[in-house]
Amino acid sequence: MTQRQRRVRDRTERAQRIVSAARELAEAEGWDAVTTRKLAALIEYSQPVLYSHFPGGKDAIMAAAALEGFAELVSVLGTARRDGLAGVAAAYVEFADAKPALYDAMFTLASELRFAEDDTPEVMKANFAELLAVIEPVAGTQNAGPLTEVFWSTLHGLVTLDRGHRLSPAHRDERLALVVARFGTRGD
Amino acid sequence: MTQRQRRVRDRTERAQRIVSAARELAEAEGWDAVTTRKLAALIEYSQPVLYSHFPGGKDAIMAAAALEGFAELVSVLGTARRDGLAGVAAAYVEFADAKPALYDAMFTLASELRFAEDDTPEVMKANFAELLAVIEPVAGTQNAGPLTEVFWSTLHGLVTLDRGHRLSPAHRDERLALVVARFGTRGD
DNA sequence: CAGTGTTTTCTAGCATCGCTAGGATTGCTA
DNA sequence: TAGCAATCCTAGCGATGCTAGAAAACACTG
Repeated sequence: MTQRQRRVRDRTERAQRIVSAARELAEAEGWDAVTTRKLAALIEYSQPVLYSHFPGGKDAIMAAAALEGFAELVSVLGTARRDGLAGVAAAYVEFADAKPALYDAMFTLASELRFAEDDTPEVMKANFAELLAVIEPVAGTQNAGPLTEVFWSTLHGLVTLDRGHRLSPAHRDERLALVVARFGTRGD
Repeated sequence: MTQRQRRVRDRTERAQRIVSAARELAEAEGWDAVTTRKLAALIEYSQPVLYSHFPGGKDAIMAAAALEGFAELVSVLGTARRDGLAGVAAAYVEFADAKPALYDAMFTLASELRFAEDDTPEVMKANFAELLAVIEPVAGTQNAGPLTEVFWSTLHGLVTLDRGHRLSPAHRDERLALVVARFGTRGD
């Protein structure tokens, strides 16, 4: 039965190549430039092969990329946690800045994936847990969960508004410092 | 020359009908459902007429809708200012909640419009000014401009993450209260 | 080894999208 | 009324996501 095993291994490898190709292309030219035809050409197969791996089509491929992104982000935040809330905040925006297309797939697009529900992937909950870990010490009498959501919203808002050229480029660092000033101390 | 006047008036009226139809359709079925063919059918003209009004095509129509949204938002925030920072924050998320497609056009889509640049429309600056007005009293030694950007990012993040089902629906009000708690007092 | 059946893959095509060229129609002017 | 100018529509282009059905490759059995 090693033949079976090899075949499934080949399949998973090819699925991975699809997602990787999608990510590279999206990061280079944006998700609009990621078409099923280009992806098929990149992996050197025909279009229908994509749908045999991802029946949901392009959306499913983006969702798969988003899941990879969540795994990478949780790793980044885990490392940054030793630098406290300031470190986590900086690491978050740095991640979004380094991989903008991936960040879009994770949060702006990919409406399939849902938070705070039964079928929420563990890796997405893990991201929230990382943020919660640095918020809890400064929550005081405030509810740590909702406060983490607000903190997260601030970071997410900074990222997305900055990307849309809505914020002054000169004050990027100052904004991060203000986030720390407003969230980094106990609020009672 | 009243004929000329009537003709230009008819043209502006028709342009308005295009934008209104786009907004209604987007609010009902999302911007993906807003196609040039449907818009043409709604205003009872053919497709090319749309391009005579908006050479930029669909993007330009969305930008026009976004500009209307900015005007409406600045009005909403102006009214809410008497209720201070808490009132403005609540009014902001309420606006985004009541007109989600319009909000998307204003901030998520419509990359044509840029903030903090020379050609930024006045109505967009006015929105920032409204937020600045309620932040200035609580800025303390902090820079009011960047602090307003952070405050704004928080509101924007709350809106967008909530829309993507990323936040717990049960804590909506509590999150707003926490925003007020973190931004509503002087930070030195 | 030949033949059969299953699985995998590709070719070809559908419906729809944004957008536009060129002709037809309309309305104004002289 | 003839000619001109502005306006509008028909028809079509290229590209999109996606899929049905034929073709090829593979695995297994007698």
